[in-house]
Amino acid sequence: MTPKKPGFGAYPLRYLALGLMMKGPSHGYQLDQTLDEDFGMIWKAGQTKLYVTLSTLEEEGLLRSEIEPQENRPDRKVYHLTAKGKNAFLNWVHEPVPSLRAVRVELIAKLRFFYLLQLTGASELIQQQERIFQEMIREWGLEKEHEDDPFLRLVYDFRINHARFIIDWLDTYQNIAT
Amino acid sequence: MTPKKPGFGAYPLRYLALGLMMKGPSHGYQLDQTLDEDFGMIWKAGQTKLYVTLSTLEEEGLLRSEIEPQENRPDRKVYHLTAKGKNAFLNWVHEPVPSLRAVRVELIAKLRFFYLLQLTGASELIQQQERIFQEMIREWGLEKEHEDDPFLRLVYDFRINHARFIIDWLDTYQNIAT
DNA sequence: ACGGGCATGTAAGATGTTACATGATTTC
DNA sequence: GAAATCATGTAACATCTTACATGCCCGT
Repeated sequence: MTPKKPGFGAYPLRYLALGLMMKGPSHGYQLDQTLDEDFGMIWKAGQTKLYVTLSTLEEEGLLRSEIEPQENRPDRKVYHLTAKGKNAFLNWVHEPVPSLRAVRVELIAKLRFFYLLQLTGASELIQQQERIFQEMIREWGLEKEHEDDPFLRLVYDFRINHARFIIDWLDTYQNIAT
Repeated sequence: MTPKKPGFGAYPLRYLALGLMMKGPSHGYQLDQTLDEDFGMIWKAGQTKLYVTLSTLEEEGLLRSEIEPQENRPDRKVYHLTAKGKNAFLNWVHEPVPSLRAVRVELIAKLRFFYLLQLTGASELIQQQERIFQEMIREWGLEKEHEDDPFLRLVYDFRINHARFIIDWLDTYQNIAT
C-alpha cells in the first residue's frame, strides 16, 4: 500500500520525469528524447521504463493526461503536472541527498534542474549538503573503536577524504555556476 | 534460466558468503555473525537474506552442506565450499571492479579479504584497478562535445577528480597495507 | 514468565526490467 | 522494399526483501 523504499534504481526517474514537465506539458516520446539530451550523460533510462513511470505517476495523481489526436501519426498522450506533482518535484529538488553515493546521480541531477529551469536556491542546497557531509566527517572522526584494526582506519580514511573531495567540488561548483 | 544481471544489491553478498567459508566450513548463524564482525562497517545484510543466499549458492553448486545435530540446540546446517565455489570466489576477488561507484563497497570488500585471508596479489589488483580508472580519465578528457555547456564541464570535472581521488587513495593503501 | 540467544527457513509481496505487440509514414 | 522515425503500452518475467513461522534453552 505504501511505497516505503522507492528502490535505488527507480527513485530519480520519477523526479526526472516530473522535472522535465516543469517547462510545460509533454508526451512520452518527446520526454524520452529530452531526457536523453539533458540528462543523457548522467542517466540512461530505457524508453519503456519511462512509459511505465509515467503511468505510475498518473495513478498517483502527480500527473494528468489528455490524448492529442494526430493525423498520419499515432496519437500522443500529453501529460502535465498537477499541483501535487509540481510540489513533489520542488520538494525533491531542494532536498539534500543523504549519502555520498547519491551525489553522482541524484544531487547532480538536482543541480542540473537548477541550471536548466533557472530555479533559485541552489546555493542554499549546496550549503545544506556541505553541512551534512561535514557532520559525517565529524562522526567518522569520532569512531575510535577501529584504532586496533589498520584496515578499518584506511576505510574511515577513505570515507573522510571522499567526503572532503565532494565538499571541495561543491565549493567549486558554487563559485562557478551560481 | 540464466542469471544475467545479478543486481547491484545482491551481487557482493554471494561472494562475501563464499569468502567467509575460505577459512573453513560454517553454518548460517555463525556466518551472519562473522559477516557482521568483519564486514559490518562496509556491508549490512539482514540475517534472512544471508540464508536465502546460502540456499541459492547451494543450488548452484558453489556450496554443499551437512546437517550437524546438536543437543539442546537446533541442528546446524554446515556449509562448505565446493571446488567450483572456491574458484568463483578467487576469480571474483582478483577481478578489478568496472566502475567508480563499485569501489566503496565491492573493491573494499575484496581488499578486506586479501587482508583477512592473507591472499597474495593485492598489489596486482590495485595496479590493474588504477589502470582502469586512468583509462577512464583519459576518455573523459577526450570528450570535447560538452565544451559549450558549462554544466557538462563541471560534471566531467567531477568525474575526473573523483577518479583521481580514488587512485590516490589506492596508492596510499598499497603503500601502507601491502 | 519473559526476554534474549540459538538456529533455520518459507512464502508472499513489492519492485524492477524487458521482450514483444502494434502500425503508419517517411527516407534511402 | 528495407530501415528509421513516430508513438504507446502490456504482460510476463526476474529479482529482491521481509513478515512470519518454528521451537528449545538459559538466565533473572
